[in-house]
Amino acid sequence: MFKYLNPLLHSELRLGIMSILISVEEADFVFIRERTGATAGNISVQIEKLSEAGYIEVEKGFAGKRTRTVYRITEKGVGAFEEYVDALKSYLNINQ
Amino acid sequence: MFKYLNPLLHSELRLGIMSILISVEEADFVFIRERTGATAGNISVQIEKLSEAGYIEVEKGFAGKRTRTVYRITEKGVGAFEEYVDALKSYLNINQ
DNA sequence: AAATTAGGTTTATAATATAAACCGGTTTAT
DNA sequence: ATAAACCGGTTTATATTATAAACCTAATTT
Repeated sequence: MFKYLNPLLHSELRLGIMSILISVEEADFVFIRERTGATAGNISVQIEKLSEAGYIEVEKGFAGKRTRTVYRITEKGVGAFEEYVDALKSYLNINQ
Repeated sequence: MFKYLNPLLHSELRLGIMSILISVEEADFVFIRERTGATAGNISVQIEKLSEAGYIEVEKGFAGKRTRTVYRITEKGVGAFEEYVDALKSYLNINQ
């Protein structure tokens, strides 16, 4: 009847982060912060969870002298996202 | 960019309850319990929240000698649900 | 009449989200 | 050249939330 809603994705901020990363080759921390409007601490925590789950990969580097961390969604992350969207549709009345 | 996800609806069980109630004239407790597979305590708590918010109405009565409580979604509940679905679409890549 | 079941509600606990406080380094102003 | 402010984060404390266990009252079954 109702499909299981992956709790890792069923979170406003984590879903927002995944939504950004699925539509873009890669994104850095600042980009994510600006797009989501969330606080840095919150983003940091949620990104860690997505990373632990293997949904995104994290690459720490530099832009000039400053640190810059970029994030990319993984295959596993894409799969999980798609599955989540599919599960959601069992709750909404979206056709298909 | 991303729309606000009403936290009252962004909950697996409450969303399931609302999803049931939006597609049916009314439903009783047992029906909701069976359809969602959730425990009675959890359902009771979540229904109370939806009721407090004015999203559903509760009618306690009897079926023969046994108690039977039925639930109906309100206009306000329908509106909130639709708005929630719309907000969700800003996160997913559902066309329209 | 004791035990079980039904339909819930209340309460305790575990999990979660979120912001505040912090940290190492860099840039800017004095 | 030193202090102050800023940048990109991380850690940690707190508040909120979800969830199941325990419970209650009445009805049914044994």
